[in-house]
Amino acid sequence: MEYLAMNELGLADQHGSFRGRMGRKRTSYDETGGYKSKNLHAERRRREKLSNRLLTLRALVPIITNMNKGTIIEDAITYIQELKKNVEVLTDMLQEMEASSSEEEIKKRVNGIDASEEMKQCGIKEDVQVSNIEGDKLWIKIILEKKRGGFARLMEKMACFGLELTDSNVTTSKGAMLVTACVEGAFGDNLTVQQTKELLTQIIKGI
Amino acid sequence: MEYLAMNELGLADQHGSFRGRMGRKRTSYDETGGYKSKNLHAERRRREKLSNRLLTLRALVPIITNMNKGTIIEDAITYIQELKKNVEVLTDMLQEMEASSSEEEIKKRVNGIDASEEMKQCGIKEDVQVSNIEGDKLWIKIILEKKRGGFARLMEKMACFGLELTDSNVTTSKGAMLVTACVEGAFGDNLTVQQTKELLTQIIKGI
DNA sequence: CGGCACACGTGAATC
DNA sequence: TGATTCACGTGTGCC
Repeated sequence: MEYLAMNELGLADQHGSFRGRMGRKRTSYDETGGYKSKNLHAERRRREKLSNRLLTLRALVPIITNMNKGTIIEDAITYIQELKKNVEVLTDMLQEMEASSSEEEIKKRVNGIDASEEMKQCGIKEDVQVSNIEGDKLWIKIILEKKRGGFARLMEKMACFGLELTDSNVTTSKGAMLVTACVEGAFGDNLTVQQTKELLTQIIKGI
Repeated sequence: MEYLAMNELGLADQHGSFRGRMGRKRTSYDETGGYKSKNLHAERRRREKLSNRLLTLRALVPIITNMNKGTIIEDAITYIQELKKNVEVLTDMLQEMEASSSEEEIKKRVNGIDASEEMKQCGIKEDVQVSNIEGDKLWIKIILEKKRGGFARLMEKMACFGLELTDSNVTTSKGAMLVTACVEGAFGDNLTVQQTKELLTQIIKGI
C-alpha cells in the first residue's frame, strides 16, 4: 500500500507552511516481494515527532527569517543568545537598583551627604555645654549630628524631661547642628548644671 | 566511489556524541550504471549544515537530558520558555524597584505615610492665625503639613524675616503639625497683625 | 532478538 | 533551467 504523506510541518503549521509543498507518492515495495522494512512506521512516527518539535520551536521564536528547517534552528540560536543577554543585563540592572535603594542610600539622599562623615572631615565633634546665667536659668550649647527633624526631636525629648527652652537658636553647617538656648528646669529647678549636661548628653545620643 | 560518512553530529560534538555510532558503507550506484543523483553532494552539505546548526543549538542549552536530535530541540524549547519567563520576572521586578525608589516613595518612606493625604482624610487644613496679646507681642497659631525638619525650616525662615519666637510649642498629629508661639517683630514692630499673617502664609508655602 | 536513532540517497516540489 | 529544500524508505549500528 502506498503512503501518501502530507507535509508534516505544513499540517500543523500555524504561521504558514515551510513551502506550499503537496503530498507525494512514494515507491511501494509491495510490487517486488511484499517486503516492508519493519521500522518504516516507527521511522514515520519519529519524523513526525521531530517535525512537530521543530514546529513548536518555531512558534516560540518571534523573528522569522525563513521557514526552512535550518533557519528555524538558526533563528532559535540567535534568539536564545538574545534572551541570555537580556537576562544578564536585567540582572545587572536589578542588582544596581537594589544597591542604590538600600537604607544607607535613602538616608544619604534625604540628608544630603552623610552628615556624620562630613563632621569628621571638618573636625567637628558632638558637644554639650551647660552654664548658669541669671537666677535659675541655664544657658546651653549643643553640637550634634545634623539630621532631618533632629531639632524637633530634641525639643520633644527635652520637654519630656521638663526642660523648657526660651530664646533658642539653631544653626546647621558642615553636617553639624548647633543649638543654643536658655533653659528653665521645670521640676522645681532640681537639676544641677552637671546633671543637666549629663541628661542632655544622653538625650542627643537618641536623636 | 563509495561515501564513507562519519556521524555528522559526532564529529563536532563537544559534549559527547549522540551515540557511539561508527561510519557506515553506503550502496554505491556506480556498479549499476554510474548514475548519481545530481543533488547528492548538495544534500550531503545540507545535512551537514543542519547537523552543525543542531549542534550549536545544543551547546547553548545547559540542561542535557539526552543526545537525540529530538530531545535537543525539546530541551531548547523548554530552555527558551525558561529564559522568557526569567526575562518577564526580571522586568517586573525592575519596574517594581523603579516605582518604589521614585521620589514620591522616598518621601513617603521618610515621612511615614503621605502627610498631605492623611490631613485631607482627617479634614485638617493648613491655617494661620495671628492675634495681639499684651503690648507689642503677637500670638500665632500655624497648622501645616507635617514634614521632617519642617519646624526647623519654619524657624529659620521666620528668623530671616526678623520674627523671634518665645514660648513656642509644636505638636504633630494626623499628618499635620501645629505650631503655637509668641512672636516679637524685630523690625521695630512694624508689621501689623494682618501683615504678619500674610507673611506667615507665604512662609509655610515654602516649607 | 526487537526497538530505536541515525545518515544516507533519492524523487519530487518549489523558487 | 538550476539550485535548494523536503519527506521518504532503507541499511545499519547500538542497547
